[in-house]
Amino acid sequence: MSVAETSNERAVQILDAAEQLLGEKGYDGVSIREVADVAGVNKALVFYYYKNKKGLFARVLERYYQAHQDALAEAFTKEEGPLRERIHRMIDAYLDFIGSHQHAPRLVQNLLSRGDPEQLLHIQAQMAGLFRWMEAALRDVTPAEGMLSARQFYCDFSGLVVNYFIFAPVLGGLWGEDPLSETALEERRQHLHWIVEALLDRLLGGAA
Amino acid sequence: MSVAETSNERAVQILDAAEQLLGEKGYDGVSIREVADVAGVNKALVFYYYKNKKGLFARVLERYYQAHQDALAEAFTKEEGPLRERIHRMIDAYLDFIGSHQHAPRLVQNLLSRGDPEQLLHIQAQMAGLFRWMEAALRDVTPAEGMLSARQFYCDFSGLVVNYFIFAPVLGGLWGEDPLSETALEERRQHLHWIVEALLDRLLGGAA
DNA sequence: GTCTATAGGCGGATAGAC
DNA sequence: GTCTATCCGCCTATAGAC
Repeated sequence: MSVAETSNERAVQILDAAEQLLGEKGYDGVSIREVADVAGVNKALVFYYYKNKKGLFARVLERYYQAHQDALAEAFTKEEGPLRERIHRMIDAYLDFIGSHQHAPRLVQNLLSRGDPEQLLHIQAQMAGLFRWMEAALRDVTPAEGMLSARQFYCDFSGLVVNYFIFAPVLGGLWGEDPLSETALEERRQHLHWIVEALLDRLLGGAA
Repeated sequence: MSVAETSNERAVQILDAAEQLLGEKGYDGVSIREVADVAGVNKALVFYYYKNKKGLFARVLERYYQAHQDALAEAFTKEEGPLRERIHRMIDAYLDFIGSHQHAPRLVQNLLSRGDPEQLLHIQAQMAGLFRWMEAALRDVTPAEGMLSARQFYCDFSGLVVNYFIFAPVLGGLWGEDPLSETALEERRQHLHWIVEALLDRLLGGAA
């Protein structure tokens, strides 16, 4: 039942197609027929492997969050070093991951915007790992409660990174430049590092 | 054709119902039948006033962005004062507006996540006013280009405020506290003001 | 495991009476 | 302006042959 056990070739093709389409057109905008066509398999086979539409996209979500968490955790934990540096590495990893999975944030936001209680619970369960982990990572810099607690900064990081990609398609027309071009992404990266410095300075008063 | 001219009573009822439902269930999750039922009118009347589904929700978007921009502009422009104070007032206005239109950000994100080119262009057109205005408001604090330009901070503010509300339904379960309660919202407000101070300090070096 | 065929329902949209 | 009645297409899901 777990993602790792979904090893059959066709089953993975279906999952890949579902993830791509879900990011592009949203849950209600994608039909099983479409998923099957893109995956190059028959429609009925999708039901055979994933029971129903919800089951299919639940798996997509699980696979995505697992990869996401792995990416951040590796960047933060891997090489030891001053906390400040590790946070910067985490930001880079976050940007890189979303940059190479640009449909991912759209996918999550779309599921959120549908307001299905069952799916909300599922997203919550998937996010929990990431959130607990981030809380632990920031334990030494932030107080346990109040307006400077880790949970506030979790919302911040998430919003600062994700929002940029979510709005990229419309921002392009306003800027006259593609927000997803290499140079634009590099500018955003520098901006985020600048912000991290500003926040840490105020939080730590210039100390490590 | 404009929003202001949509003065007929029934037409407004339909628009209200559409806005609410769109925020709750997303574009593809709402049927015209549902809108008509909530509005207390006949299904065919929706088509009479708004031609088709896209037309209906295009109007919803226009009305929302108009109100949004008005709210921010009033807070920023109204009372003169140091730029720093005006920015803080703008943050407050942003939070207050979204707080009293909580379905609004979900509505926009949902339309974004559908990837319909026609709707993307429409969102872009509606956002343009807000964006140009924000650029002008920050003209004295930010350079015209580069990683500290106004467009970067526009993404920041937008993400910091909007993301909190978008994820509120899932955050509640992780925190064991409702992120939309008065005390939680007040904590978020203080956090955002703290961030603004941190950013302005670094940007201006403690001046103005 | 993989396919064909089809059931059964709901959605957007229109025609036309009042 | 407002309603009733209805068309037509697409969607999820299942039955059953191979």
